[in-house]
Amino acid sequence: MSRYDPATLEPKWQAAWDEAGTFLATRSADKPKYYVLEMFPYPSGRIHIGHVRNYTMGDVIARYKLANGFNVLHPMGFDAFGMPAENAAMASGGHPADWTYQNIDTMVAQMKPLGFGLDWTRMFATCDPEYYGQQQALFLDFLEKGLVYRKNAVVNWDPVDMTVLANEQVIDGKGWRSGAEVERRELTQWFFRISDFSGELLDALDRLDDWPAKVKLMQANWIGRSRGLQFAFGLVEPTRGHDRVEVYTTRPDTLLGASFVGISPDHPIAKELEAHDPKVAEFCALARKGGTTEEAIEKAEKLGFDTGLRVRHPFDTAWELPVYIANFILMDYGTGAIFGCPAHDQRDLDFARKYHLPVISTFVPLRGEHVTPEDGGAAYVPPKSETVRWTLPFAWDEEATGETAIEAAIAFCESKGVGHGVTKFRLRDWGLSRQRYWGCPIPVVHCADCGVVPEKKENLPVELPKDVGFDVPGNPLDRHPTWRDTPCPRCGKPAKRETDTMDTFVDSSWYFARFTAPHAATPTDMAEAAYWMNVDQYIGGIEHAILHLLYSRFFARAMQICGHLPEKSIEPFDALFTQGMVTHAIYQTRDEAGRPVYHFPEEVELRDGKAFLKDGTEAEIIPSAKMSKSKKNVVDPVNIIETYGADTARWFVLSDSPPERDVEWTAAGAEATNKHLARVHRIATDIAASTEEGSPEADEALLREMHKTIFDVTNGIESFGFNAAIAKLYAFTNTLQKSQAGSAAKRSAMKTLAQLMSPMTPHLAEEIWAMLGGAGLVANAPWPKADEAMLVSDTVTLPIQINGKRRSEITVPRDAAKEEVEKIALADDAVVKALAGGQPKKLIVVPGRIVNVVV
RNA sequence: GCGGGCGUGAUGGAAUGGUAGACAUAUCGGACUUAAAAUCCGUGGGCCGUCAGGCCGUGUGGGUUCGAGUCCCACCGCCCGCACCA
Repeated sequence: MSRYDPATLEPKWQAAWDEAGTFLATRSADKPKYYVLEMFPYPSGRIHIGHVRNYTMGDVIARYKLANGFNVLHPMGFDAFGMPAENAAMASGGHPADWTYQNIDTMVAQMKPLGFGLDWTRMFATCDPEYYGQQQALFLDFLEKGLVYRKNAVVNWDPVDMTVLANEQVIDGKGWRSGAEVERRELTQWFFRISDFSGELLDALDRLDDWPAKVKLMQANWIGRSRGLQFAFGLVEPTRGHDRVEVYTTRPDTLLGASFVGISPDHPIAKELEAHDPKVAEFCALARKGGTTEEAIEKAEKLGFDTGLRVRHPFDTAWELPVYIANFILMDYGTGAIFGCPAHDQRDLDFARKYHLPVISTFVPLRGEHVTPEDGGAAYVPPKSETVRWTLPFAWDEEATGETAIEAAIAFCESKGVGHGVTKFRLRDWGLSRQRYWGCPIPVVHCADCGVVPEKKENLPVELPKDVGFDVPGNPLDRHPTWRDTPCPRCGKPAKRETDTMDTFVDSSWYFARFTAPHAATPTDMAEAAYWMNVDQYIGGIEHAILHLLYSRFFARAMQICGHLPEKSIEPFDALFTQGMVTHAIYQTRDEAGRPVYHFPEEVELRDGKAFLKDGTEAEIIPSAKMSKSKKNVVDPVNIIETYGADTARWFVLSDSPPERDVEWTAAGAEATNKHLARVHRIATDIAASTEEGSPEADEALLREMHKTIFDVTNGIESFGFNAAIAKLYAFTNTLQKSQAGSAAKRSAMKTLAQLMSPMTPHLAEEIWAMLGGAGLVANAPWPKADEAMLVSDTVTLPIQINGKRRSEITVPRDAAKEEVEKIALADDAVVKALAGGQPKKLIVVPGRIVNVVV
């Protein structure tokens, strides 16, 4: 008798699928299409158990849809540009391209043994000139349609290395290599006009029915539509060409609580003052210290500088307010200037207290204790929908909500000629310029005579030069004269290429469209895109909830405008699923200095819930941490496949934990999974050899369970409840093993079990299918259908609650009338005892669910 | 700091507002075996009880409801994102 041996069985079936071309995506009119896509990986070097989980989920869907008669597109590629390749080149020489392509080869070799049903013929990497050349073509089309432009924006500047730093390269406000304090510096950069689509991107969220609500909420908050008042404070004394400060506020109702005006250090007035006043320049330099992230700016100490300028309050020309330059005001949002109302904004209150500015409450709660900020309380910031008592209303009732007051304030201000109501969005334009080598070159040329000139499409791709070095900081393209110097595409005179490359988010914003025609001579092939788009199911990490998904939604719109996608693809992802991470315990000891030392799971032995190193030292176990190389709590899928096989890895990452939540990888769990699969194999082998007769009752009972299992597993897969589906498969395996049914019924049940398992453990399923004489490949066999008649039984068991606590249960006919159920329930011993001869206060019967007797 | 999410036995987790702990893992007990492994059967939230059964129990504290793990409010802890990590 053969035993379960994944090492021979898995390559055998993979070869069979390859030979049959089972997973090649083919376009045909006779079948509906289904496009399932997992977010493609960055080629870091090795695949990670988290990748296994992500791609297994996609594969379950792909295989399930194939069995349901769809033409399935399930492709794979690599998000291959980015900083790690340059870092590797800096650290150990070599070229980013070599490092990247070697990593891709390694990862493909690691992924193939997992038996994913992928169409590998469509694979590409975003660093392939064929791909990024088409991306450059897209850029030129966007440029022509006015979807790209140039403007100044701030970057992290390392004043020692004289280079731009990514946010992750700024650690505690200092450059990661130089250790120098980082400054925010302005640079001219390319931008996509995503903010022109703010309203549309926000409104369209409502139509994304199969997206998680949390993702839609995060995007809505990120886009951030706000209604407010834009108006100007007149300067008491005009200065250097400025006579007013334009501000935007979402709280015009608190105008009478204004105590100062704040402007960004990058505001035109601040810059004007900076140029002529060393003290202002000194402060602005201080205010520009630190990284560019909103987090860094929000957490930094709030600093202000009194410019000495004064503005008049729009309602009262005698009321003068000071103008401060403040480090927490962003030039990118609104007008780069605000008015501070300390009583109703904690940040403004902190600022006012620091600089001894007045605090004026304009409203208080309707009732309850309240310490006003004037008396040392916190800023009072209730939800705008809450009704409050106004101490300083100017166009509405004493009792009103913030919402009412804001609208009334805007109307009042407009009638007085003080500004106008406007709708603004928090979403900023997308800066795509990167001062780096390993990215898609921006295909424009800077000509002294013609200005910025797009490269001609026939000259695409503008390929990255190979002969570059990374021994000095900065962008090697900048110091590569033969690549940089090029004739102007328009006038032919000597000119210079743009040396900035594109943000890697650009690469990942349209790869899903490229998969529909990966080798087309244009960015997409409209016939292919029209057939395969949209992505029916997109799967990836929640960390991409905002940026990647928002940028992709923008690109789909922009590509549609340029004729590269059909109209229906304006929202490219019909359904989205965000999966959790795979975590693992960290094993940690400490060195003489008390610093932590980490150990790989393979280096420790677990005894009685404790971890020991080979030399007997006990290691501390830190449970369930996100896998990271530096903490050494990583599990290499290659080891798992070698020890247990791909099916074990696939089954384990899907079982136990719900897909949207994190899953803890444990060696014991993997071993137990392997034992279970061996058991299924053994049961199948026994059934294949058996010729026993069974009782009709046992046959019937087994088939009923089988249909229930078909129903539950199908539902589980459809609703991403893979863990629940697997629990049902365990339960059915137990039933099948214990069943006294005859061999014919058992063979039928076993074949169905193999089919139901095939999306998760495809190799074992094929083996069993073949063993029991199934026709063709189980991968192509039509998905089993549950027989509705087999799902219902004649009676149901209802729990009886007395005062909400379960006390008894009754069995009644499935279609029993409510009155009949009440009668049976009232006759129940426990109920009779509880009532003690009296009448129930209330009797609740939920048909088919529960009975609750209130006494 | 701001936005979003999560929290259930020893462990991973199940549960359209309706029997909390399905299914699995660890543990313990038993069968088989000269023995071990493998396999099979059982046990498997806490406390009390000989049994029948009872009381408590879903991060903490309140609330809504006939009924709350699920809905609402506050708090605690952890995770994700914050526009140049991918």
